[in-house]
Amino acid sequence: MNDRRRGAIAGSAVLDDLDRAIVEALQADGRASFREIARALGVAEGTVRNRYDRLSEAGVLDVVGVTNPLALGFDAMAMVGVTTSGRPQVVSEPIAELTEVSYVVIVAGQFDLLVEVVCRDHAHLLEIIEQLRAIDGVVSTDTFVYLKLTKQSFEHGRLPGR
Amino acid sequence: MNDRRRGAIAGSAVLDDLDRAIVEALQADGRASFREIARALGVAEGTVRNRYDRLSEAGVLDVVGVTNPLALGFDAMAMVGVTTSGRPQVVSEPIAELTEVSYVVIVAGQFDLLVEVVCRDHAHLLEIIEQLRAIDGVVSTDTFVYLKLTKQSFEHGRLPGR
DNA sequence: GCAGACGTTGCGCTTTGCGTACCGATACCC
DNA sequence: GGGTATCGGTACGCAAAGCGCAACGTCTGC
Repeated sequence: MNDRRRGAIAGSAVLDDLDRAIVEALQADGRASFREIARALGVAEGTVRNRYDRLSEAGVLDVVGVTNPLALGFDAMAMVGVTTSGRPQVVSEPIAELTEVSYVVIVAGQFDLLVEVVCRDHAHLLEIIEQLRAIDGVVSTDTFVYLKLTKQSFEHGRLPGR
Repeated sequence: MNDRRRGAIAGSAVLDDLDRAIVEALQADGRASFREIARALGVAEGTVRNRYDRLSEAGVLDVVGVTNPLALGFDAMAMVGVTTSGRPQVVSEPIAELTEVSYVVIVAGQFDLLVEVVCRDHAHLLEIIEQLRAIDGVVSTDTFVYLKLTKQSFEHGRLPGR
């Protein structure tokens, strides 16, 4: 179902200490060599590679190049709070299909969904918001235009045990 | 100022077509070899490597392992809308220093800052929100607890020219 | 026209990725 | 208990990739 090449969306997963250590190593440096990670963890390179392949295949981990879109000419990013009438999960599906949508979360609170959009300019942003509002089940939207991205981190401290 | 290893936060940057193509290639696959990218773009491997080093050094691009924290045992993620009294930029700085804070944006709208936090459990989340509210310049917070992460993408379509 | 700076290229040396075969542990069945 | 199928880790060899360096071309300023 999930398109590999699109972040890491796994339902849930059981990782042992070695998996966690590999994930943490790659969060710190996505291009670290398997041999280097293996040396640091005291296992064979093939083991790290096997684990990596499995985690990657399971959608738990994805190594990607990340940027600050605002610095690369996408001059109109925004977080859009969406209120839905039907089940948020269902409404989120067509939303997630839009190329300009980079992040979708089902949340509890004032909104039902938070949707991050990345657009070239304000005209483009307006167009995408109109597309969002036209989607079945979308009752209203609330837009927070990004002025400046201050922090973007993918390391979350020591991964919790299970 | 910026800690390398923490996403990509560049003020602004001028990228030519080759830079953009390299960034796009790495957004699609962060572990693609420089030689492979070079072949696809019709340049030498060393060129891709030089460009990559420069982009990386400039904080424009960062290759990292990304996960879905909710699937890895972080059971309490949230987006926190923060209203500030002073300059949002200034208030954002101590916020960005918290390990549990993974994302900080200055926005226009109902809030001044959007802050994403990644916590082990609800008790941990409560603790972090209290820390946020104790920060100088934070007037109020509004919390959206994550129920499910549906999409997480780092490809934003063709990068705009400059 | 010349000198300096800068980015690209080609080349060798070292290191890594990857396929494969081997080995030990665990579980299952008769 | 013995046999055996499965699974993950390890060792190894080869092709490929990363990396440092020297050489080359281009552009700029004097």
